[in-house]
Amino acid sequence: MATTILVVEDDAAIRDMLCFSLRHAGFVYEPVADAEQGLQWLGQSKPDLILLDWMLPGIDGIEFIRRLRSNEYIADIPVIMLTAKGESDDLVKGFSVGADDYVNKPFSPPELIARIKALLRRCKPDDSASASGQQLSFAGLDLDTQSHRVTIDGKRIDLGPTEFRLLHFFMKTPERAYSRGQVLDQVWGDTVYIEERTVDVHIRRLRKALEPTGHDRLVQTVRGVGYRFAED
Amino acid sequence: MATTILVVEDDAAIRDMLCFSLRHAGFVYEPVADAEQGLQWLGQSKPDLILLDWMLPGIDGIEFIRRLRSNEYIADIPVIMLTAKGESDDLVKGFSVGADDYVNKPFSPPELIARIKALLRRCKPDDSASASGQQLSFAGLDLDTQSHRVTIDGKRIDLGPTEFRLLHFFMKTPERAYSRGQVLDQVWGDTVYIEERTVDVHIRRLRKALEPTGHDRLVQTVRGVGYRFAED
DNA sequence: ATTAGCTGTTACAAAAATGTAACAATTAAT
DNA sequence: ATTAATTGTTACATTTTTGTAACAGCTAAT
Repeated sequence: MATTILVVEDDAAIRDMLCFSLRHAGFVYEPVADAEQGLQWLGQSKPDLILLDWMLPGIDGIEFIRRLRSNEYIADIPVIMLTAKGESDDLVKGFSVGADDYVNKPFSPPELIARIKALLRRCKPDDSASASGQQLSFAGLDLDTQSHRVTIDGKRIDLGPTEFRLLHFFMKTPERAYSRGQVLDQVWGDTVYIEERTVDVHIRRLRKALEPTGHDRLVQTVRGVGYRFAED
Repeated sequence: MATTILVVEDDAAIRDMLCFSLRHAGFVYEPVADAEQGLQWLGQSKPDLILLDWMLPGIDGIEFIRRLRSNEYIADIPVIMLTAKGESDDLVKGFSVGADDYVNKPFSPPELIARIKALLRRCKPDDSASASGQQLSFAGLDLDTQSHRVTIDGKRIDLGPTEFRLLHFFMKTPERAYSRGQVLDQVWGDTVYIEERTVDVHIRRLRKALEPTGHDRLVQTVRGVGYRFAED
């Protein structure tokens, strides 16, 4: 869950300073000297945020953002641009192209870090918020995304975060079988690589939590394929 | 439930930038290039807030607000004015005419969004809170916003300002889980950038204050998500 | 100027959750 | 029936998350 930040800055001194601050704040970073290298790196990795100097040799900030936003896969990465003072015209341009925030040079490291954290918080998908309060029900089992609670005939069930997401996923489409790979994609997301067998373990944990009321039978094994949520 | 914002700005670049930010923040917006168009649009629709550039061709900001305030039906719409630096004289004028807040150009989108949210919060007293009066009750716990007091079974509880706001926030929507980011947005509002962990600390302080009567159990942690106010 | 209260941040300990490996049990095919 | 593949179960080390206390800065009142 390490947060990675791409740093695009041609001035080596400033770049080093940025990296120092980022490292100190516990971020993982990737420093590059120009937009071209930045775009190239973006072809392989997806950072959580981009620090972008405005004045760059070759491809400049505007063009960089433009290309970034036009690539579906990485278009949603928030960008903070670094500007020298007296560039307020470019500032407006920058925002209209799609920068999310800016920091004036010279800036204090604490301020920069604060801006980064704030922007990350603002942009990261809030599952409880976006899920705008859904109530899923199946076979006497209720899952409420607002309160983040699961009840069986009114009785509360305790689930760990992953078990909750797992049940949520299955309850959205009962009767349908999923492979372990599909479950990993949907429930774990595009995090690091995880063993497929891990799904089995969490299925087990989910079943155990549902066991007291006998509802564990709803989580069914589809041999050679994966799992399914349904009534027998 | 969608919040609509009228944008009155003649510079197309800035206007685009404003719209981009607003869309990004989940607002519905209506961009117009001058005051006349703005007033015309106001004849048909009533936005929740108006972003108003100060320097406009034709009817200027002052006159715009004047006309706005003189029309009973739309007089109560909050206005944020956008000013270039060195217009502090106009600033005074602006407030005396009836602007509610101002933002200096150039400004960062997060700042603007924060100001907008703050103003909306200030002007549109949050739903159930003051609508139903100023009395919130849950599980023997009473919170009175008028007297700014909290009592448990008639016994008074001492809370610091932030603890009070925190409890107030949670009591408005019991049973619902919030992420730390959401809590920060709602309870701290527009203030500067604050660590998410700070929420934990204040949760702790609130719990401690409620501890003597055992009501601290109402403040529940939802592991991996955030917090919730509810009975077990 | 001094003080007391409030607040945000940080460090560290405790608790919970997670991924993985190992092994047992079950199933399906030969 | 034997075997190989698949799945269930458990234990355990690691990582992540949370609770708590301590600290320093700030504010408002005296």
